[in-house]
Amino acid sequence: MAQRIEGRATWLVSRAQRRGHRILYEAFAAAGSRPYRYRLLAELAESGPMSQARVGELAGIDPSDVSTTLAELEAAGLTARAPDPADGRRKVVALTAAGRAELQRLDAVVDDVQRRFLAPLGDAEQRTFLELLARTGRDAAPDAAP
Amino acid sequence: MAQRIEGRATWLVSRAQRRGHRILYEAFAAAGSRPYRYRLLAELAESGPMSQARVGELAGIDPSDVSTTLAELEAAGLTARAPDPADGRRKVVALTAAGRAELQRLDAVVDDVQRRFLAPLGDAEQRTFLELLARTGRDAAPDAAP
DNA sequence: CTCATTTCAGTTGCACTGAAATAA
DNA sequence: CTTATTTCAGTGAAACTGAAATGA
Repeated sequence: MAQRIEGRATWLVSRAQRRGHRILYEAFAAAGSRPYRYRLLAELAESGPMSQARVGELAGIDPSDVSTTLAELEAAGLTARAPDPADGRRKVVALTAAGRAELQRLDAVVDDVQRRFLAPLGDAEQRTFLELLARTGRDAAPDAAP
Repeated sequence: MAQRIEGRATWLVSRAQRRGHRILYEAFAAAGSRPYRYRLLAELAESGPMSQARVGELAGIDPSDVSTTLAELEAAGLTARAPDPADGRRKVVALTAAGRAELQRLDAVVDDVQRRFLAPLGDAEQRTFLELLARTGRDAAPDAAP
């Protein structure tokens, strides 16, 4: 890589993200799942049954991708959809028992991924790293209202 | 985002990368360029004329993408390709004067992107952040030879 | 023959757009 | 009527695979 690129923050964060993504993705693939599925399962477990539009909003996944991912989860018996009696446009999605078990299984996979990803840093460095990452990734504060 | 995901290192680094990528990509788009073009121009400026295979290897870009990106750069008059007299398979790529000027222009764009990306951190924090990022992104050391 | 180089066509996962169908 | 929800088809950039053509 060119000298003028090698030390740049945007380059270093991309490289770190690629390493993290590779570790995470390979772990999910080995476990027979994918990040989108995990994110939807996690959101449903923590906030309970809700419409597709709502779970997609919470998980930060586009409605069209929510639709296809939920079709996969449903085919695997991990979630179930039912029409909302209060609003015929909505489908209410809920975890099944198998979905809850799958989430627990994937939680352990993700724990191990974090351990491996952060292995180059000591304990105190890991805490510092997470804090600086959190601040750097936050959307810049919009201009204060008058 | 679900609680069990929000504080994860892989999630935080992805979010920081998305912010950096958005700032960088919008700046390149406003300047009428793209990261692949910048990387190839930078590599050619620092290491001089060389084959497509070599510049792609140095810049970390797939040979097939090098081929199409160089076609764009050549159409814009920023690089020139000539057959290698010493090896008929190779094409030797070189920067043109316009390519050198374009690189200087993009260097200033990238400088400004870094400043904006790191703005949430103080000076000392920025240095710490870059060092931790560099170590976290490095490929894990392979097992030592016996 | 094998291997390297360049090029083109195609794939994949992610994020998104546009449009259609349905219903509030 | 407009708006919200779901679904499907398709797009775009990044990174990659596979195959073909050319030549060492």
